[in-house]
Amino acid sequence: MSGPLSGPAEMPEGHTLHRLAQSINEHFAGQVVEVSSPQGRFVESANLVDGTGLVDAQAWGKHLFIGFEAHRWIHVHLGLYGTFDVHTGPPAPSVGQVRLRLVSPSRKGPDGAALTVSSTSYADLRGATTCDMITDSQRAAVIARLGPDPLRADSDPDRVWARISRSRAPIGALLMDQTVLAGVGNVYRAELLFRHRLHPLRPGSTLRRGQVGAMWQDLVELMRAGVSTGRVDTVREEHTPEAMGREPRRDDHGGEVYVYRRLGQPCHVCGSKVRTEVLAGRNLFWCPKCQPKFRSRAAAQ
DNA sequence: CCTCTATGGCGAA
DNA sequence: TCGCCCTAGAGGC
Repeated sequence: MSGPLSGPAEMPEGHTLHRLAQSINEHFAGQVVEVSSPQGRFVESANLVDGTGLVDAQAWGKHLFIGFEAHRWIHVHLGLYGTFDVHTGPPAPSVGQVRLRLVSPSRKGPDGAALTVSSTSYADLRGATTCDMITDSQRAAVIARLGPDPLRADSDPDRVWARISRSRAPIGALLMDQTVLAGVGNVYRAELLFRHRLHPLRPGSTLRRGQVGAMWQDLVELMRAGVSTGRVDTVREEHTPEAMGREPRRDDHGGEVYVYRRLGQPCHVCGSKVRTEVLAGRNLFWCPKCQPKFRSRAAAQ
């Protein structure tokens, strides 16, 4: 594998999609692109935009929109294990279930004439849960359902506060709700709650405005770092493997984390064993000491 | 070989 | 709350 998306498997949370949008723009924006579906399942959609200009790719939360001329969009959602790898050089034969392939520059011009090019890029989409051709209004409808995205400069964190402050649902569930806030997945959820010392089951309505504001700002910084590095790193400087003299995390998740997938292992801060529980079908991870159970004023009396 | 699992989200009960 | 869809790697026999 080559190109900016190579390396350890990326976790498809919001940062992955924003990074992917950047990469697609670097390689394909402003160019006539070949679009094909080697797997065969999306041939008709691919044919609609094959040989037309790719205008730009945009990410909103975990959704990716690749814009082409004539107001056509490819809507991609990677789901649990989709990948969209961008490579430089002549396209390798497609292996496995390549659902969609972009090749640029096109070997044929708009008039069908062959183009002479010095370099090519190609991108293979595999395992995605969504890959649809949509219109401007369909794209707008998808975006309208999404909450503010920490990676978009025009996002309004007050909308997040409004949703969290009037909900009795656990903060751990609200953070994963893409209509509350777009782009957070299981890793950022677990890590954000740890960094803010919040028990995952604490009701959203018991949080103070300042806490929610601090979490938003933290997410903006953590996820921006994730876009530039392509991995999720959430431990503070004093808790890095180097600072603590422990072995770096060595699995396919890439980044240094406090609690995500560390069930039974000692907390980097207090040494307590990390706990887990399933909430709405997803694994929660937290430190019972650093993230103590919330006791309301009524319950404490 | 087989089974299990995961970073997500949808629709049916 | 459950089952289902998509893929790939790990571990068991």
